[in-house]
Amino acid sequence: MTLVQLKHFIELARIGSFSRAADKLHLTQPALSRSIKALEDELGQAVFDRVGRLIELTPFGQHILSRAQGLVDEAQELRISAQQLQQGEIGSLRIGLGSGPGALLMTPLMMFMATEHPKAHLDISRGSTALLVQALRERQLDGLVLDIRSLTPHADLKVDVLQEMKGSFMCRKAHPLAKRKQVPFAALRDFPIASTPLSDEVARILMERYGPEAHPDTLVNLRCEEISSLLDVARTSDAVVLAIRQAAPDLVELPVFPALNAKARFGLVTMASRSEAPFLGKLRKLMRGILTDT
Amino acid sequence: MTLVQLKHFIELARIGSFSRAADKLHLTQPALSRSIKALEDELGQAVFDRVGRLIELTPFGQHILSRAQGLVDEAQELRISAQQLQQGEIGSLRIGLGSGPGALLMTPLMMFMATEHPKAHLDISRGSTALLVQALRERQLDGLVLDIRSLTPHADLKVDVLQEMKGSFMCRKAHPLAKRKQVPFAALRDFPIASTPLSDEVARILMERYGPEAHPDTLVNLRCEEISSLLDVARTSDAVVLAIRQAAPDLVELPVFPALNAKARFGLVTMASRSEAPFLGKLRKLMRGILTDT
DNA sequence: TAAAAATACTCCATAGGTATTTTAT
DNA sequence: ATAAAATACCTATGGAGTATTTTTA
Repeated sequence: MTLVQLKHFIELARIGSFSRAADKLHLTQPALSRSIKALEDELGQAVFDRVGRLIELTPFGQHILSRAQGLVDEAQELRISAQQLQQGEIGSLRIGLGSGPGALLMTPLMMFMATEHPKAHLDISRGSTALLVQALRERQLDGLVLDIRSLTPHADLKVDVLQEMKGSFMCRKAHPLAKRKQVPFAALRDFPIASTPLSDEVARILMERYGPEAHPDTLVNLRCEEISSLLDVARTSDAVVLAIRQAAPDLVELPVFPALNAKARFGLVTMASRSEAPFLGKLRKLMRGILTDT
Repeated sequence: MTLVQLKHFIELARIGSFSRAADKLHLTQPALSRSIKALEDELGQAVFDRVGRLIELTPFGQHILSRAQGLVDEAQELRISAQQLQQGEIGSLRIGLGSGPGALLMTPLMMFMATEHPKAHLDISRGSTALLVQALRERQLDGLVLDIRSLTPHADLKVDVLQEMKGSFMCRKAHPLAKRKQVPFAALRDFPIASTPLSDEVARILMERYGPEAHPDTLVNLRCEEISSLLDVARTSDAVVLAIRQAAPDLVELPVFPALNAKARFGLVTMASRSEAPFLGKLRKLMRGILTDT
C-alpha cells in the first residue's frame, strides 16, 4: 500500500473514469488500472465495480475511501509543515540571553517574532553564562547570545561572533559633564551611575582601569535589567549610564580618562556538529541587524 | 516521501543506531542510510545529526517524528480495517426482508449480528417486493431475502435460492383436527386461521386449490407480522396457523385435502455484476442454517 | 584499532509507457 | 462502431544487496 496508490484511488473515486482520472494524475490509463489493481490485491478485495464502461465504488471501497483520504491529507500536512519549519513560519526557538545581550536584544527579538512569525514559539531564558551553556548542552536551548569573553571555549561549542559592541559612559546633552573635553574617572562619582548587571569580565576591566572602587557593586547606583529604563533615567536626569554605545545614539559619550576601552563581543553560541534549529539562521541575521543599526 | 521511509525514520529514531535499526527492519545498514537520506533530501533538511557514531534527532526531526508516527499508525489502521471488513468484524449490512422471510428471519438475524458481530451495523428494511427491489437498485440496500416467486426476473438481479420452504396448515396436538387422517378444506373454517401477511403468489395458489373463499383476506382471521406470536396462539388455542412448516416443528401438520402443496422459495437477491457487501457471504450461510435447522 | 555510518557499484523489482485486445454501449 | 478498460510487453528508475572507505571513540 503506497501513498501514491491511495492518491490514485481517491482521484479515481472522485472522477469515476479511469481514462479521465489518469489524465488528471498525469498517468496513462493502463498505469492507473494497474495501480488500482495492486491496491485491490493487497487489500484483499475490489474497491471498484467495473460495470461496463462506468465504474462504481464497492461497499468495501466506500469504507476504505474515507480512511485513505485521511492518510493522504495527513501526508500533505507533513510536507507543508516541513516547509514551514524550514522557513521559520512555524516551529519553536529556545534561546538563552546573557545579561548584556539580554538587555539589548530581548525586546527587539520578541517584537520580531511577534510580527514576522506569529505562529512560532519563542522561549527566552536569562541566566549566567555557565547556567545557559549547561542548558544548551542538555538540549534545553537551541542557542545562546552571550558576551563571548565570559565563555570558556570548548570544542563542542560553536561560536559565531555577531558584533563588537563598545561600552561607554553616557549622559544627556544638558549634563554638567557633557561639554568637557576630558572627564577624570573620579568626576563620574559625583553623579549616580546606572547600568545593567555587569559580567565578571566587565568588572575585571573596570577594576583594571580605575582601581578597586570601580567594582560594579560599588560603582553602580542604579541597577536594572531593562536597558530602556536606564536610558530614560539618563535622558531625564544627571545620572550617568554605563552601557553599549550603540544602545543610545542620542546620548553623549563621556571622554573618561583613562579610556574605558571595553568592548563586548556578542556571539551566538550553538552546539558544534549539531544541526541548527531552523530559526537560528534567520535569527542570526536579525541580531546582526539590531546590533549594528541600533 | 514513502510510508516505508517514514517507518524507517521512526524505527531509527526509536533505536538510535543505523546498524541496529536496519537489523530490526530486515534491511542492510547502507539501505537504511540511503532511505533516510532520501527522506531528508525530500523534506529539505536533516532529521538526524550524525555526531560520530551516535545519532540524534535534530529539532526539525523532532517535529517531523510525531506527524510521521501518526501517518504510519493510520496506515496500519487502514490495513486492519480492510481485513476486518472482509471478515465481517466491522462494516454494515443493509438488508431488505420480504414478508415471509421477514417473519422467519428477522429475529435470528438480529440475534446473530448482536452476538457474533457486535461492532457491525445492521439495517433491516421490510416492504413489498417492488419497493425493496427499487431500494436495492438505488444502492440503499445491499441485498434482499424474498420469496422469489414474487420477483420479476431481470438481468441485473442475481438470485441465490436459499431454501424451499413448505407451507402448511398447523395446529396443536390437542386440537380436534389433529388426529384426523384427512381434513377437508371446509373443516378448517370452523377454527380461527392465523397467518402472517401472505404474498400475492401464495394467495393465487390458495384460490387455485380451494376456490375464491380461500383468498387470504377472507380466510385469515388473525393476521400478524410476528410469526412467533402466531405460533403461540396456535399452541394455546384451537387456532390453525398457516405458515412455513419448519417454523414450528412442535405443531401438527394438518393433512388438508386437497393438499396445499405450496412451496415458498426463499432467495437472496443482489445486484448482478456488483461486488457483494463483505457481510453477505457469511449471511448467506447463516440464513441457510436458520432455514434448514429450524 | 574497532565499530559504525557513508559511499560505490551492481542488480532486480516495480512503476510507468506504448501497443493491442477485449468489452460493453 | 466506438469508447473505455484490461492485457501484453518493454523500459527505466529506484530500492536493496555486497564490497569498500571513511570516521571517531
